[in-house]
Amino acid sequence: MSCEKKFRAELKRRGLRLTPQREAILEVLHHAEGCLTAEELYQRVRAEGGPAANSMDLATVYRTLELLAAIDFVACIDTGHKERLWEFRGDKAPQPHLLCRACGEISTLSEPEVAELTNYLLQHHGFAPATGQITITGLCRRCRERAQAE
Amino acid sequence: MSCEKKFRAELKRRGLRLTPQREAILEVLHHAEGCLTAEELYQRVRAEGGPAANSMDLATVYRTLELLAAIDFVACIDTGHKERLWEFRGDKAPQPHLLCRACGEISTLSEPEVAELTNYLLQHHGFAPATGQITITGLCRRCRERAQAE
DNA sequence: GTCACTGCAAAATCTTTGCACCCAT
DNA sequence: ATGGGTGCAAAGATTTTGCAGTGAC
Repeated sequence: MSCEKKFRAELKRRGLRLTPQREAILEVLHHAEGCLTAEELYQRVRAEGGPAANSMDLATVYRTLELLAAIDFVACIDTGHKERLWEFRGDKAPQPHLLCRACGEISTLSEPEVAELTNYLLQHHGFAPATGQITITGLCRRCRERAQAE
Repeated sequence: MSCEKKFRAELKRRGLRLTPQREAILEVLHHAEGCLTAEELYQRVRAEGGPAANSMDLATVYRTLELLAAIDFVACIDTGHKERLWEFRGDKAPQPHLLCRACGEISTLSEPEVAELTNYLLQHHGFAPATGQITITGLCRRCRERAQAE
């Protein structure tokens, strides 16, 4: 089932409506590479020129992102400073993000070790990690080596 | 070495100074149970009545928390909504936090499976997770069961 | 026809920053 | 005596909310 159809189905299941705004936002997220801020997303929808382009509002972007995150269509990456970043997930497996607190670089991680951990959490703690909502802060290789050199 | 001594040493190593404000903030964090917001921390320092109590400023709290997080004395938990939470770490092993996005409950996790994952990240990605800076968002057992029941 | 959703604008928060003075070293 | 640190106040920035009108179902 396509991403859009899934979205439509999920909305229906919840008694919610598919609006041009929601379509446009999902669309932009879907085709974006990497992470976007709410503001960037907003700008792109306006630039796109679709049906919702002219009336789109930032508040709507926030409301829609909240919705998309709740149903795990997008991942939210919290950098801890300034704004949050949003990323389309679709059917991808859970992909935690590695956020370097020195240079801000973000990379994704899709490896069996992660699945092991999330399974463990579910089995032993009954805790279901939101797929893709895991952010691990730390130092990337480059910054770590630079720090050690000093 | 006590926590305070370690703090003093770390500051010295970086050419920084140990002020009454920094002492007071570390003190409150040290004896707090669980997480505090910057505001709560600020209020407690004022209530404490120590040397720095009367002159303490919120801006100083933020600046100090930033410092403490940079040297891994405190963990920062980003709830993704509203304010950040801060928690004293001291010598505790890395303790990721499980944040329930439905009820907001936060629990800590100190188990071998976590160490395995962090080791894996270091070995395979050169990425050094900030000890205790990992936040895993998801649904706790209670909220998950409630969601399934619906 | 309903009621969810949106746009608009204003508000609310949390955080950050500039600057002059102060004090830890 | 140095220059890092603080208080104060103001600004910044992101995110949220109220409300009336609109349109998806």
